[in-house]
Amino acid sequence: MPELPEVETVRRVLAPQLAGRRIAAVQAPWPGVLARPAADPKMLAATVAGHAVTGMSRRGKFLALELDDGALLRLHLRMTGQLLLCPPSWPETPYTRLVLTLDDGSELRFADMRRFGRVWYLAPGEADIYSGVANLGPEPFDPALTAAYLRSALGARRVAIKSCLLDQSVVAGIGNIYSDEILFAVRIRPARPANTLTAAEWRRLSAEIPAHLTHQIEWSAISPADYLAGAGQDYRNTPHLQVYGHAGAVCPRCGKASLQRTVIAGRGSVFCPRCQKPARPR
DNA sequence: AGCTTTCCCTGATTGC
DNA sequence: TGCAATCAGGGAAAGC
Repeated sequence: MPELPEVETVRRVLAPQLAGRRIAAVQAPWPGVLARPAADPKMLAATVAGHAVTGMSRRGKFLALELDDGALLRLHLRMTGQLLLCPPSWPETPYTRLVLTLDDGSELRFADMRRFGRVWYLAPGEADIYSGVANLGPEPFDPALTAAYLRSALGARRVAIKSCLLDQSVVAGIGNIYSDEILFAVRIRPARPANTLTAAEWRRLSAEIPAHLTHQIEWSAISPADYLAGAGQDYRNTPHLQVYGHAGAVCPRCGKASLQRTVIAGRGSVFCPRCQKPARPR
């Protein structure tokens, strides 16, 4: 379940490997991976063949291959997507949905067991009204992501603060795992209605979001050699998380309460009932 | 308009 | 042992 840190890690590994490579061929073992507007594998192949990759960018949890004519291949890994750069000798990868064969014979494979991931081709200059990237809020590292911004965007909302952090139009890139981790770090209970947060809590939250994700990106760092040797194959960031996946365990901060699991916004959520207190009644 | 629920998918896990 | 029900969740869409 890649979130921003994992997606950024993939980008950092692959960007230098792909830069300058020319696309020789395109195949889509599962054409459904291609979303509008270029939903036809043959048309896509004819369109991008011969073009070079000039760079790779990230926005929220989206990645994009930038081509030398200004076109973009935007992609989202969703739950189980993997982006693998494979030497020609590599055996077939299970669940391969899209393959870009490069001019050195290597293959960039988009594998995705559960078929949630998508790829969008965008012609040079074409506005991306399809993928949802246009609706993203600021990056976590954007200076615009201040306490004042969060409070003005969310301060009147009655939904759980966790739902707000998962809302990509508020902040781009946070998913279920890091929303729990961030809220644990700032000692705010995930179910707290956003309109009950104090000024100090908005400040803690706005500071923690970039700090936490930066830390996780650094923690996730993986060498290109390892990634290309197969670590990208089952690459999941399973760092030493504080709360996610640890329901029932003793809280790593207070050492007293046991971590509780609940469901918020349809997602499993873990928190410490002692460290993350509910809103004070007013 | 704001918020909740459903849906898409399939492997792992749980229950009978 | 075997099969069915349940769970996991990013994000769009439908429902309330």
